[in-house]
Amino acid sequence: MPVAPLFRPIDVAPAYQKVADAIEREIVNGRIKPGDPIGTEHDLVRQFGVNRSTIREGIRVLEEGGLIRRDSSRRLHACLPRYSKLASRLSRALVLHEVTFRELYEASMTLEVASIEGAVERATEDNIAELDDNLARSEAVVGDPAMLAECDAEFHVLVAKASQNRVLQLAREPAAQLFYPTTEVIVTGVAEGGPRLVAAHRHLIDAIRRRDREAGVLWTRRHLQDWRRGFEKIASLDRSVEHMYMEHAQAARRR
Amino acid sequence: MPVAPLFRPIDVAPAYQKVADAIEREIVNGRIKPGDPIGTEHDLVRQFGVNRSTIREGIRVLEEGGLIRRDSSRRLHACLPRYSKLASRLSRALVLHEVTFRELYEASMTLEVASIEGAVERATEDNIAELDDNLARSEAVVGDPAMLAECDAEFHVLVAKASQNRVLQLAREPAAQLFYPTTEVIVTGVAEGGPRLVAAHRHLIDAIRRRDREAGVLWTRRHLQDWRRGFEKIASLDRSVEHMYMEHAQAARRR
DNA sequence: TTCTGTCCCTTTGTCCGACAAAGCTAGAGC
DNA sequence: GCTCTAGCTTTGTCGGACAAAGGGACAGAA
Repeated sequence: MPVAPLFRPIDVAPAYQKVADAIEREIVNGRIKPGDPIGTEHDLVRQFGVNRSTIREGIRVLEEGGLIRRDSSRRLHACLPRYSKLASRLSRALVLHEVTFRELYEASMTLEVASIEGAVERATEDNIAELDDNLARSEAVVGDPAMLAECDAEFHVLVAKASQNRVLQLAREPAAQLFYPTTEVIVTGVAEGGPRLVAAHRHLIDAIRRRDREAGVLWTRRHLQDWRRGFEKIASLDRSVEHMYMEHAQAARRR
Repeated sequence: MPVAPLFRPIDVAPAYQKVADAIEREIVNGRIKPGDPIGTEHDLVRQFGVNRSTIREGIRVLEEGGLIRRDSSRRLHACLPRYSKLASRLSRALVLHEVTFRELYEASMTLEVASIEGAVERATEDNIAELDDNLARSEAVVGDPAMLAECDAEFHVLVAKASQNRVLQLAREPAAQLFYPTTEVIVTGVAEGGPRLVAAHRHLIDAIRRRDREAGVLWTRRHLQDWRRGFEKIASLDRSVEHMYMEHAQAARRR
């Protein structure tokens, strides 16, 4: 017969974890604001009363979580986690779970349509200017699949940004990061791919400017369906995404 | 005048980072499969030819990224990153970016509707059985806001799972984790909240079983609108989410 | 004046060696 | 066959050490 629960489990986290938790708490509840210095490792040694090795392990945890960074001079300071970095962890996880391009496509359809709807409704002049700038650059590199794919990825980030919804911005990022490397392959393989891509972007900006929701959704769907058709020429939608990811991961590491 | 960029920055990653990268590469490209042991720290010291402290810093990075874990006996092994753990990093980031409940609500509306559409289309018998089980437990705790909120969170995880789309599953998680703690507050504050919540779940399961997409979407919208109305009774949608998060983070830490 | 080279101090990245606590393993004893 | 105990291994932590690199101050050169 199990005894009645008299005691709660004791918190026996290792010291490095407690260090990380303590610093995280101060950042999340705002006592340490993004940009504030954390102090040197030696400072933390004094404050927490543990060895420097222990402090350093705790710092690694926070660094990987995106809560703190080292600036050019390697000093520690708190920072706002960057969506793209966090999303790359998720992308990696999706790869390990061997998600298929079909899943990626379906989710992206939902998320990109939601993005454009938000953008049509709430894009500012600045947002539109950024999109125009991106379009100009895309047109200049329409013959270079790698550069064009990069522009395309940035375009959709800008659309999401224009939606003024950061939750959406973050939610779409992991799928988009896995999409992106395939775009280059597709544009390379499909003759009309580049110009069609740029044309779709032009229509999307136009829809945002005219606050024309129908047109925005329509062209987003077409744009993604183009991607899908291009993809189906080179592989099955039920393929999982490992190989595409490996290239992308290498590129991210160079950044 | 700035000089033209002639050279690229040299890759001078510290040793602990290289250790982490090397192990990550082996896991992502599948040479180390989830569940495989990584070896002891001493093994890694021999293989990489660096000090144990350096190895340990690399291990912390991978651990935080969810790629490796220590089992009950603290031995290292590779593992599939868990969505809920990764998502909690994103939730934390959203809090730090001070997203509003309006953003959360909008994004969730999109993501939950997409989930139910997928579930209506592709839910298996097992998925429906899990949902039924969840409903039964929800009915049993309808008077206990904390337990009911927990059941509600699980219900929506199960719906997303039934959509058979893991990208969607992952994309909705961060927003859902921030939603969850508010549900308890709302159910506590609104007399009819509990029963309405359970009724909505019942209609949703019914829609999934009958493959009735319209009904699924309709009841998902109503369910979320209920949440919104409840929330607006206690706070403005334009509030950001810190305070709600703090409670949730503490609960997560106990887990 | 503005740039460059130098010296010094601080900080980080890495290494070495050490030890207690907790898990695992293999016999000893029943 | 089972339990128990004495090792051995592994992790978490500690203390101290040192080279490399950054920052700052300062002197000298163009």
